[in-house]
Amino acid sequence: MARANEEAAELLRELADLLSITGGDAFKIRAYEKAARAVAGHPDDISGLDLAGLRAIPAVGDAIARKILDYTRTGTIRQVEELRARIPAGVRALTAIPTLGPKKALVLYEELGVSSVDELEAAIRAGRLRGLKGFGPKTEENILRGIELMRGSRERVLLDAAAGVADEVVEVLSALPQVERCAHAGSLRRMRETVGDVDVLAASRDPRPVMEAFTALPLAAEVVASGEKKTSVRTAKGLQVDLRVVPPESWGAALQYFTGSQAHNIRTREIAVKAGLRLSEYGLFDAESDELIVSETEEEVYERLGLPWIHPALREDTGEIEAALKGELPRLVTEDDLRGDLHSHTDLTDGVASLEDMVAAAHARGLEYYAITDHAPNLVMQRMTDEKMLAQRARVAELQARYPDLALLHGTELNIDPDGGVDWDADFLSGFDVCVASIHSHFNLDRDAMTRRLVRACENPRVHVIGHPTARSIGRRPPVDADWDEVFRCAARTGTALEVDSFPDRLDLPADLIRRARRFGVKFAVDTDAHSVGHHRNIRYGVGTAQRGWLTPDDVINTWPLDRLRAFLRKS
DNA sequence: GCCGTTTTCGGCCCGACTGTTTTCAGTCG
Repeated sequence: MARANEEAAELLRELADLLSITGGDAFKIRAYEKAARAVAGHPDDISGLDLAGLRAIPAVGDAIARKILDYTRTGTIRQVEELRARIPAGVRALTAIPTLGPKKALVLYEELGVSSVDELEAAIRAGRLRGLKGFGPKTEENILRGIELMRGSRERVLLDAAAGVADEVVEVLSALPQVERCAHAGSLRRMRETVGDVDVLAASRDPRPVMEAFTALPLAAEVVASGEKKTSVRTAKGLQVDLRVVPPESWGAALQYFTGSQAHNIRTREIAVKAGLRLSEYGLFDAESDELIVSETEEEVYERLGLPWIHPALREDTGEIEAALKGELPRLVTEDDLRGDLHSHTDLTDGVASLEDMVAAAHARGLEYYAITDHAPNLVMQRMTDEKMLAQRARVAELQARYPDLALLHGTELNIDPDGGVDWDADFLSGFDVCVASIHSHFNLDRDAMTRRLVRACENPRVHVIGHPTARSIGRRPPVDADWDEVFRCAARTGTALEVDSFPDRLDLPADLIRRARRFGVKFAVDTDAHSVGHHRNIRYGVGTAQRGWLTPDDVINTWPLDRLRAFLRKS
């Protein structure tokens, strides 16, 4: 992804933050935030754009286009530098403390000279906030707690952790007699790769017992806020869970609203305003008469706004509104579309389940074909040998007789060495039905070397799928650095699929790169990379990531019938 | 600062909760 876009977007975000601290015009601040999102999500590298090209980006006008040019020429934006000189970076950092926003941060800086989180903590403990206007004892307490939470590296959690909490809450609340409907919303419903807060929505005419059941849940270690309509708790691990209770007739509008994203909601509400309507979590209303128009289902809400229903995975204001208005929304791939899985492991290498159990699990998923792809010898710790691999192939062939409706493919997951070569010679490789090739080491090559490495792997006629292409580990290891456009061009040209790995800490390719790669005509394989029977369930996260990348069934080779897949694997 | 088949000026999404405040500002999503 164009690094310049991300850097420019970050500078615009910083500009917005600094202006909000210095009390800048709120609409101007919003304009910068909006432009930052647009730049970050823009498909073209902004460093190659001139003034007119920049202005063609939605939400970027003349002033911001010039600021971006300032960045591409000098590496920074002059106004940002000027504001940095006035507002120390530590003051902006204060706003990262929950419950402490720009206004309070500025007061703390101007009145007490506080310009870092550490200084703030010391000031509170020294009693220096006493008597400061707007800062009562509760505020002090909340700030201290906020600092503690932040230091406890309370970060966004992985999808599976959030889904586990959400599933539990929804299950318990759904069983209450007062609850008519209950579901999770928020970034989890949108399948963002990490989740900051879990949002749960319930429809009920009698909210009080619902709120009480919620705060009484064993996972609710602490009640953060509680009201008639909204209650928030925090789990022992620090994950916040918000419950909103709405009247049943508001369900659709509420689900739409609480699913977000915020940027998407702003767009839908703008469309409402322009149509003389008002959209809130309670429904779509006539702005004049306040008369309720629709609210029961999301479909009705979108329809009345002149839009088709938009899949939650697309709701990021990165072009889905425009596509919807033009009737050009993609028909997104779903779990039901998947006929096969092309990446899995057994206890022959680092999997924990037997070949028989993994195949049985694939069969239980209703798959039509399933590839076993254990690790290859160059990942030395896996102790793979030619003999072991050939013996496994024989066992797969035997097992096939027991599964007439599940085609078993014998494959392997090769290691892409630093030069782009892989395990085994072409002759041995030709014995596999499918070869996934992945980076498992030497993550720090420079961009040119990494690009050459991936390109050479794609050019190998025996390599069908590049496994977890960026090799990132969310929260632990950054993606490798490569010229992804170059890699995508090569993958498309050579007929090499890129994997969407469903592991919650991988989700690799990430959605933004998927969307970009698709523009080059790249094909994808949405796989579990399962190392155990339970890992098969992770497929929903891979599918969610593919959906966030706007993939259709035709983009995904393992939705294809087996004969079409086999033709693709010939790479001719 | 952006944007416009009603506009080049005057709008810009909307509501809940908290805390400190006697009527509302700040924060959050």
